[in-house]
Amino acid sequence: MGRAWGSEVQSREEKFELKRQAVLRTAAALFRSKGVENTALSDVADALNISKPTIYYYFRSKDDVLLALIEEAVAQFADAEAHAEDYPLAPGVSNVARMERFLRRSMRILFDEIGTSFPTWLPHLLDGDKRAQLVAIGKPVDETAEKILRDGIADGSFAPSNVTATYRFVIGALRYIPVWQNEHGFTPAEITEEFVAFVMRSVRP
Amino acid sequence: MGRAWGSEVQSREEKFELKRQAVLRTAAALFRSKGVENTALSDVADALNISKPTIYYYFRSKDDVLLALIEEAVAQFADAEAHAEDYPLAPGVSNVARMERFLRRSMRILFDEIGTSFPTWLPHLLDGDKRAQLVAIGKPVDETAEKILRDGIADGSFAPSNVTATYRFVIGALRYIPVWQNEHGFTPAEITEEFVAFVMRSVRP
Amino acid sequence: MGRAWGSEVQSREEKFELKRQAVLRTAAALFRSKGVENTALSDVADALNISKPTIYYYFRSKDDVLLALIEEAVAQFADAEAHAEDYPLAPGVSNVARMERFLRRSMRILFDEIGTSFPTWLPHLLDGDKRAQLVAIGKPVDETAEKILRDGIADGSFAPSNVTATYRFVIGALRYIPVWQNEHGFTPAEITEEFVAFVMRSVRP
Amino acid sequence: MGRAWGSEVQSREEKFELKRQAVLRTAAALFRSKGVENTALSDVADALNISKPTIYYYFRSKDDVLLALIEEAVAQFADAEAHAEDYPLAPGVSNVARMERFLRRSMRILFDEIGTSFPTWLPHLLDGDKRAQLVAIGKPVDETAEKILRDGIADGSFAPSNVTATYRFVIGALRYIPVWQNEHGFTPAEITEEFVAFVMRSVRP
DNA sequence: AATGAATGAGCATTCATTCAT
DNA sequence: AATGAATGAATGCTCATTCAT
Repeated sequence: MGRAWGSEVQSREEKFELKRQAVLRTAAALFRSKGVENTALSDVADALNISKPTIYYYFRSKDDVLLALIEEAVAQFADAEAHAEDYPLAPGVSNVARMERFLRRSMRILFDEIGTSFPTWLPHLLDGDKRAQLVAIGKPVDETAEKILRDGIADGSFAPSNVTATYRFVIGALRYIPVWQNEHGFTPAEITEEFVAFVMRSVRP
Repeated sequence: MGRAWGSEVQSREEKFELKRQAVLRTAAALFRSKGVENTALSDVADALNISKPTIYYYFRSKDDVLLALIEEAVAQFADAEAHAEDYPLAPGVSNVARMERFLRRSMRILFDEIGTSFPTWLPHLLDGDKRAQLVAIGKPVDETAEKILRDGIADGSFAPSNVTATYRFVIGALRYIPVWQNEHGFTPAEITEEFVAFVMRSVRP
Repeated sequence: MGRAWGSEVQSREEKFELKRQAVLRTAAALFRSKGVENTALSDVADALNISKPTIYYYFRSKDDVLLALIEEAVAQFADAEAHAEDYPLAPGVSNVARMERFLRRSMRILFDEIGTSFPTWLPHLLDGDKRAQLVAIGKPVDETAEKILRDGIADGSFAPSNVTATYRFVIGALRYIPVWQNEHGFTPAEITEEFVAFVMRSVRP
Repeated sequence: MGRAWGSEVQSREEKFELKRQAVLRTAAALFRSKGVENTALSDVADALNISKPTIYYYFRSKDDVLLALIEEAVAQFADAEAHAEDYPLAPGVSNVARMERFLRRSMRILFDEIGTSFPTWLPHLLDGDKRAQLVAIGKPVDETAEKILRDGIADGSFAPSNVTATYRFVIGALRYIPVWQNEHGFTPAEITEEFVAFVMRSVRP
């Protein structure tokens, strides 16, 4: 139907979304370096040169920012178009390759602005309501990984193990990476290779 | 020389140490379930039915409680006498067995009152001074593990890998366990077996 | 260019400044009657029927309130327009008259809301950083007085003396006035005359 | 009647008094350098290597320490035997000389351990009860000075002035000396001479 | 004569959140 | 769409004082 001014001028919705994303990315960066509880919304506002209440125009609460962060990360994970080369559920891909894709895709998001905030929030600390939301949001990722593991065990590509536990071990190792990465001067690529090798060695029979 | 009243009646020092331990264990339990930053010292005091300033009689600050927690865990780890069956550095033990001992010993401490607080503090969030202390306290554990890995790779028991990264992956997986353990109803023993298997599969050639 | 609504309706900045001043004056009054360390910011808030955090909207910290108090007093002292009749550095005024002006101007400020808090803070108690700020703020006043004394001694209007010491004696006598003033029922005008006479007798040859 | 052990061994009372004095002098030194309200009794105890409650064996309260400090200073002032050369009320001394003696004696005490704490407490900050005690304790000194001034004015040695105000100016100047003394590197002797000259010039007709 | 242990009361400061504009 | 102003609720920490021993 055409847009007034053409595509040069952003629509209200686009600008809104852009600003929302800016808050999100800034919050993630601060969460990463100071921790969620040690980051005040005023820190986020200051970093963006906006006022504190403005954040409330884009998010209902601080918890809401956190949840949105995770939603965003999961959306990136689930987007089959973007970075199709590591989309795990592409057809015609072996379970071994799927697992590798899962790991690489997770690492890519982890090293992203948004992903670096992962270590600083812990699902079990959220109160019941928020935790349920969180679990629901993360479910596609969890299910993808557990399915790959299950299928791989079934077809003999993987060593038998308790899938739930194995998946949590992997997630734990992954989530902890931003904590020590800087300290030891690894590049994302180096860590990715080490991590993939580490997990795949364990998972293979 | 014998003590008046025998060993039934505790000395002042014993009572002091007992109370200090009580604060420590209570703090750890609360840290575990609410997170370090969401646990006020008044929560700890309330749980013990003592007043808030009393905690300051046993610890200089909240940070000090945290550091003491880690010190205690490291001390348990380094105690060769206690649980000698999983003391990693016992003489005449192969590197494979040492690694297993390291994992089992770490798990035992992790499931302890004190260990369950691990996921809730993140080294990279502490300020320079405290972080240095923390690193110094944890050094014996880190060095033990990295030495075992290095030796095992050298003698062919383990697959070659970047030792630092591998160790951090293991620690990450470990530290994350209390977060999901309850949710999935695993017993400590079950998780321990799964975890040892998971890591050993990855580490062996 | 004129302001909407004329001068009746205050602008945001004016209201801000007015409220800041209210905090300052209230704090000064409380400092005077209870001492700086015995006055809690909540006392100030209560006296103004505002909440404690509101004070933090106008000042960064309690120390900041103190410093602002002194800045304000010095600003009053240095304002050549206001009360021009006792501005010490006006041209064509003899050193004797300048000294008298200095004393009268100081007394006027001392009897003001803000000045009465003087006795309750002691420069030598502030830590290095704040003390440096304090000294810097007060410098114009100190230099004015010492210059007048020096010039007066040079031109024979004043008896020779160590200028630094003499000035400190005067300041000490001055600062102590609010401590005993009420107790002895003197009016500001009476004390001013006595004080000017006391100092001028000492200073003249 | 003779004392057991002769005079070598101190009696209980002597030891008590000695320790009490130690607390007093230590408190005064700390009050001077950190201010009364910023000095905790635990600071005093630490400096003496004793425990906090021990102070309560020698003094009823912190206020009591303060009052004792002043009592001690007044006692030194009123002691006709000690430093008889500047005892103001010695017979056959002119009012001019008496005033000088008063000033020198006050300065001597001010530079003493106990006297240096003067600037840090302000009579008007004490609550009614304590203030009354304080005034009562200081009365001999006040009366001595005011009598000398009155007599001197009566016999023409001094210029007429309001005796109360003049005396307070002198005290204010005096009390402020420890605040700036160190900063400007004056020796006690130098300040004493400047101060006596400053006051005597003002007081003489 | 001295102290270990304990505590009530208080205090500066922070922060998520609200609301009128 | 954005913000200035305001606040309730915490929170870490300090300290004078007490008391049993």
